[in-house]
Amino acid sequence: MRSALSRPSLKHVLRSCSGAQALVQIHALMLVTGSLYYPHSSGHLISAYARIGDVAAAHSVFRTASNPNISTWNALIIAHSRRGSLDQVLRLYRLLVSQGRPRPDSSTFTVTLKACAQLFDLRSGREVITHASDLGYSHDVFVCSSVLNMYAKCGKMDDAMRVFDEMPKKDIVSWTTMITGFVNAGNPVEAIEVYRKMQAEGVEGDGIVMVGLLQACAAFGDMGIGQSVHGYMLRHHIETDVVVETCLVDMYAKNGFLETAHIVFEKMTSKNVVSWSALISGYAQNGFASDALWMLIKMQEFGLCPDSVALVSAILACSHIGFLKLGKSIHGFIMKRFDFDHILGTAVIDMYSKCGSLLSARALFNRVCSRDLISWNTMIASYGIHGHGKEALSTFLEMSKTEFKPDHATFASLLSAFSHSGLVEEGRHWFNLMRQEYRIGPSDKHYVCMVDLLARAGHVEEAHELIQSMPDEPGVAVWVALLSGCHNHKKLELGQYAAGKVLELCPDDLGIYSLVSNVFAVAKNWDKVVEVRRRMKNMGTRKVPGYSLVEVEGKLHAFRMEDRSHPQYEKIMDLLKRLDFEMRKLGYKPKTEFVFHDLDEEVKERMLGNHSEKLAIAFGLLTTSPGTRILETARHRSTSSSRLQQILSGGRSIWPELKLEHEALNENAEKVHLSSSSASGTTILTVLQALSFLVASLQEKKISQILVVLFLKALQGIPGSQRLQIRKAYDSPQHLPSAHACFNRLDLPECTSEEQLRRRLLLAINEANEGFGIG
DNA sequence: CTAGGGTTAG
Repeated sequence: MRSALSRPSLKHVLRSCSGAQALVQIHALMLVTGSLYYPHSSGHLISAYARIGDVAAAHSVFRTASNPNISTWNALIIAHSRRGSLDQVLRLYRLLVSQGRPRPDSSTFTVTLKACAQLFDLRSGREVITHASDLGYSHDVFVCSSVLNMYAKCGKMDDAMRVFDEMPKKDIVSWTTMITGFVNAGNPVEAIEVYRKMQAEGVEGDGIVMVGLLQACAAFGDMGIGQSVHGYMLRHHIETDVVVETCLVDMYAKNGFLETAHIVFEKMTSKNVVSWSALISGYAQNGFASDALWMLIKMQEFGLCPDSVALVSAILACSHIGFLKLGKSIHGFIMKRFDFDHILGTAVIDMYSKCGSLLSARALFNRVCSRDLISWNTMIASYGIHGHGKEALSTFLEMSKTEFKPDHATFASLLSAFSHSGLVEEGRHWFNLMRQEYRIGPSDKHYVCMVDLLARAGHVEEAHELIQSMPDEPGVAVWVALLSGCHNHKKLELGQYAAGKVLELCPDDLGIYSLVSNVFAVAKNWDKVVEVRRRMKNMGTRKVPGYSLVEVEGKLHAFRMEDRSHPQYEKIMDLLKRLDFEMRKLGYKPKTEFVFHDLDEEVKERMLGNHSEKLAIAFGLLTTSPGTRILETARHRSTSSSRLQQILSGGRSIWPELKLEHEALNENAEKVHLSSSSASGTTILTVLQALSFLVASLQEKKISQILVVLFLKALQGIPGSQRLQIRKAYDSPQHLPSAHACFNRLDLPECTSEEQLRRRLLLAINEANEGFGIG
């Protein structure tokens, strides 16, 4: 018996012990035979107790050890480290140090440093480092790697680099630590640089190095390097596992190479929730909402249940296409199955806001207890999107009373809220405060907001001066903001200048070109108009056709331009033709009609049908009752039109098991959502809300002439800078700044006269310069 | 030393 428990095999016996009962028996035997008092025995016993999760027993073994040696100490410290009791690790380490014996060894320092890293406790970390080097461990490769890791986790890459350079011998772990350290510090270039040095020293990378390297490539955004790393891995037969392969999928997906990501994903030998999520989030983040949702379905068919990370991507997809119904279902699902962490909460708040339900967003914001800076930013942005500048500001002030300090995104949201609400003075004020008090240097985004704010309010010269004061070369968005303001306020000279700047920068967006074209058209600069139209045509043939989606009663319907496949296509075209006819009877002439010379019936039908938003809106109007709000949401892309149709209008419930939760939530404020891949913006939101409520509040026949005017105006494909004009149309006072306000305005008694409305609307339309038939 | 998630414009 005694020989069976002699030291060489004791470790193995204890290790094979999986049950508490067996362990207690061996413990007793060790006490009786006295083998517990052999040098390493109590350490092994402590480890064994720790392995079955009995830390109390581990502690009692430790207490009974008369003179615990360092391996006994280490066993207990490691036990705490394993179960995440990091404070205990530090407590024991300090106790050990204060006693002055036994002498800590390499393992002691490694484990303690790891705890410091996990606690981001730089002070204790430095304490440990000093002690370790006093005891002569400053060249120990294990200790050094832990030091590197500790510095890296605490964001001290400078210190890590210094230690790393002084290491006489570097192993694969220390190289890896430096690479992942730089990646997590947001410095992929340095990470790649370290890898190059490692190669130069003849060290062959393994899978774990590749994980860091692939993350660096993903963050760096250069797929040339990424692909060469992938190729290297294949050529050198580097062993990959599910983690490495997931990194590959993620790298391709994050950078928009979704076909490649999908191929790599398909070839994976084993897939888990993380691998699926990498692909799903790739689709969602790149605007392929239906593909993201499709993969979510596939993942469930595969037998995996989505976790909170996968759901965040699904929520993101819902906000992109305005799929409120599914978004709400997922919200219900989360409430039942998960705790709301702050990321999940923020995603759902944002979803409600983007899907038009500001009240739900705020209600959830109030309920979610774990808020962070991004949650606050999201809430401020939500008010901004809905044109509630004052509320955005009061939310900002509310946030100022908390521990969170506003960052660049906070100010971007705040400034855009002012811009959407016409709060020019506030905009100027806070833009200055941002620079002077908060010491935040304005970025391109902030300039876009400010230029938009000023130009929208007619201060185009001031906006231009602001652009000229920019430290860096302004991006397209800045010029587009100026252009849009000039267009609205008929500032033709500056407008054409801005248009020229936009053309120089070659944006990849048809909607912007239509705005450019309109500005030249108003200025009667026909050569330019022809040139821009030509460029648009070239783009149009290269690009995948856009989609518009409309959600009716929780089901999404997809339309492509000139798409005749919809069962109700005839009815839709009838409505569009009728509207077009009524519109012209009112004296409406699109100003850029010269582009389409012969308006025979067939051409007209094409013009009406080649705008996917028109088809979607007409369908929405045909299938919903008057007074239904139609909301426009963000753009949508899809890798496959058949997939889109399958998901969106196949009559198939995307998530059957969620049905009950959805009904439990039952919030029936909105019915119809429109989303579109083309660039027309908030005009549609504004006008369609107006349209739908006009029908209700005037108790009209299905469609009146005014509605026709409004409707066609809604379909002009003008970028979303028309709010001011719409506002003018309702002759609303300055304190009604937003689309939302405009929409509310329609309920006011003075607007109940159809004649009054008609005059105002015609005025607005004559002032506007529409483009026509932009797909 | 190892993978996936939320905010910022028109």
